[in-house]
Amino acid sequence: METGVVPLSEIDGPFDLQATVESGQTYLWDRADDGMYEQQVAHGGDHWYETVVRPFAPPRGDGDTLVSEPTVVRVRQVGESDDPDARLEWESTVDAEQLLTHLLRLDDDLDAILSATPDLPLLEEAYETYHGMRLVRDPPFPCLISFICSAQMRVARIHGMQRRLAESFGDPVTFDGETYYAFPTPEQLAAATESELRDLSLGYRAPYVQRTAELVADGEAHPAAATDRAYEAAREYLTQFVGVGEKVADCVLLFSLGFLQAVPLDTWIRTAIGDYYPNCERGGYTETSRAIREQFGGEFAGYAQTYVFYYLRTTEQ
DNA sequence: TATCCAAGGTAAGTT
DNA sequence: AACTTACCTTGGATA
Repeated sequence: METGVVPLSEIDGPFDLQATVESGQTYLWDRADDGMYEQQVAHGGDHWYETVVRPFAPPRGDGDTLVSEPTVVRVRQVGESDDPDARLEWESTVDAEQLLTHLLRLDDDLDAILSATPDLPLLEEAYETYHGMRLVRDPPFPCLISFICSAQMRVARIHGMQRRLAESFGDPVTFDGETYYAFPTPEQLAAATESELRDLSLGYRAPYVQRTAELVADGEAHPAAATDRAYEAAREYLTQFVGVGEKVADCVLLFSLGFLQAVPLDTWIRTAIGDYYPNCERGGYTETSRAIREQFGGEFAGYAQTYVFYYLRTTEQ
């Protein structure tokens, strides 16, 4: 086992691990002692979080594959990021510093990003409440599948689905005396039957997951291929997958492929538009999306969206 | 104890 | 193209 420490003083801007991985942008990290996130934890709590990462090509060609085989990564935050001794501690089968930097966007200059968004009261409030929350960079295929599963589903339950998919169809990985399961490959999920997937409580999403996995396994399309396109064309490309509409496509663009301007129009953001920015309500998804993206300053509008989503979801019960 | 309801929407069928 | 409707499942609310 390799271990390491990333002093938070070395990264640009604040960081809050708990808010980053539990804010509903990723369903691929588990709390080591409570994978389902059933207990509320204190802000920036010092829990260990863990995930299993398969080899994948980072979007935008920044570097080769980050890992060469399924790899367990475990990380916790010690101290709040204002504390000079605050740090990230990690344990893994390999040197995981680059991998963590990629997955948790430690290379973002968070202060610069947030100050490049407009001075709106709702944003200021959310930025303050979840100070240090960053976006994530999930691996593309697991991100795609997890957001197909997210349709009409509570955040807390989506985790359980991903865990059951991994335990039922993914490869086992031994680490630190325990058995973990990698997220299934497209081939592994394509070989699953609808009935097997329904047994994991996927409901009507079961055939979507199977058919999407088949498209990827057969080489007809791959979510990472959207990266080469302009934003709206990339979103259109992703909707060819079964169970993927504009909203889920925006989530993959934002939480995996680095399109920080993407603003997924979910129920919470639609509520925010109605309550705070009614002039952005334009009927159709494309037009409303353009309007709220402009309202949130364009380039980093997705950062603002994710803060607003988590803030509203946790303050309006 | 029994119903009802809504949850990070999408696909398929009508105008 | 815009507008309905059905869809699995389940924890929590309501009767």
